[in-house]
Amino acid sequence: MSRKQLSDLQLAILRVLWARDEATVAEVTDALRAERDLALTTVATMLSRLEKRGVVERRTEGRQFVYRAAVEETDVRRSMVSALMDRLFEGDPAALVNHLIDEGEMDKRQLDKLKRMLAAAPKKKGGRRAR
Amino acid sequence: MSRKQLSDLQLAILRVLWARDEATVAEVTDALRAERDLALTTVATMLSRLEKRGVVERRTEGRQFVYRAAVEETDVRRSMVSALMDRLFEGDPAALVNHLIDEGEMDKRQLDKLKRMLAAAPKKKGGRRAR
DNA sequence: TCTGTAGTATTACATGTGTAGTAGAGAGCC
DNA sequence: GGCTCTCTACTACACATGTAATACTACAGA
Repeated sequence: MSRKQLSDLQLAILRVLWARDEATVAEVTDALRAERDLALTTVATMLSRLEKRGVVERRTEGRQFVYRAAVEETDVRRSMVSALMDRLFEGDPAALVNHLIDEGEMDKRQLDKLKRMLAAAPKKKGGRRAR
Repeated sequence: MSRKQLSDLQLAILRVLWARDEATVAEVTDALRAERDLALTTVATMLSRLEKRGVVERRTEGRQFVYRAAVEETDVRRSMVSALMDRLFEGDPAALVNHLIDEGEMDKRQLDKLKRMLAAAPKKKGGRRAR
């Protein structure tokens, strides 16, 4: 069900919606202006398609659409990270983390941060359970 | 330079090449048989396209091509993980790890493994240097 | 020398994405 | 009441991917 593989632009749009909960085409376009200067119609097209796919929802306000995300950021993250792990690390999260450590993706500060998180991790066991 | 975004099938093919260094179209097709039953021509087409993109190389042996990966697994991992982090975690590796811990991607055993790796990490500083 | 056969090259087509122009429809302004 | 503006809907097109059939070609045998 959660085969949510989303492209770069699709995610950029979703990020806007996640950040502000609801937005019109114009608002999304404005929000994206900085990173990509797209025509209104481009954004409108993308939003339509996403709506068709059930990734976003919209309601009509006057003669304009107000969009909102229909998927949660957490879910998207989960399925995308999962897919990546499967394809590159045989599904092993530890291998992914190992890559991060090993390939210099993390500097000392981040390693420390990570250690702190790890220490705290098992305690917040009440969090979200996986499947 | 390393804008290597590869699709699922493309990665599957690369995995074969990484694993055995060199392979003919038939060999790749066979190796993939288990996960996907593709026609020889399908695999040949993919390999051609990848060759055109510089992702794989080939040499001619008799009247048949022998392919090999032209990109390293590590590099592909790096750029794909990087892209994912940028898009979903604002480029913060710690946030990605946090997701793994938090969203139940890792069970207790893996958390422990991770802790062990972390403890060892700074020491193997001499390992692969990033970039 | 003719012919399978094994391999590559060419062509094809559906789907998704990125990008946007243009057409149509309602609302507000003169 | 017609014009303009603002939106959405429709159409378009190039490129990548997944998938494969078909065409072509060069050997290996008979």
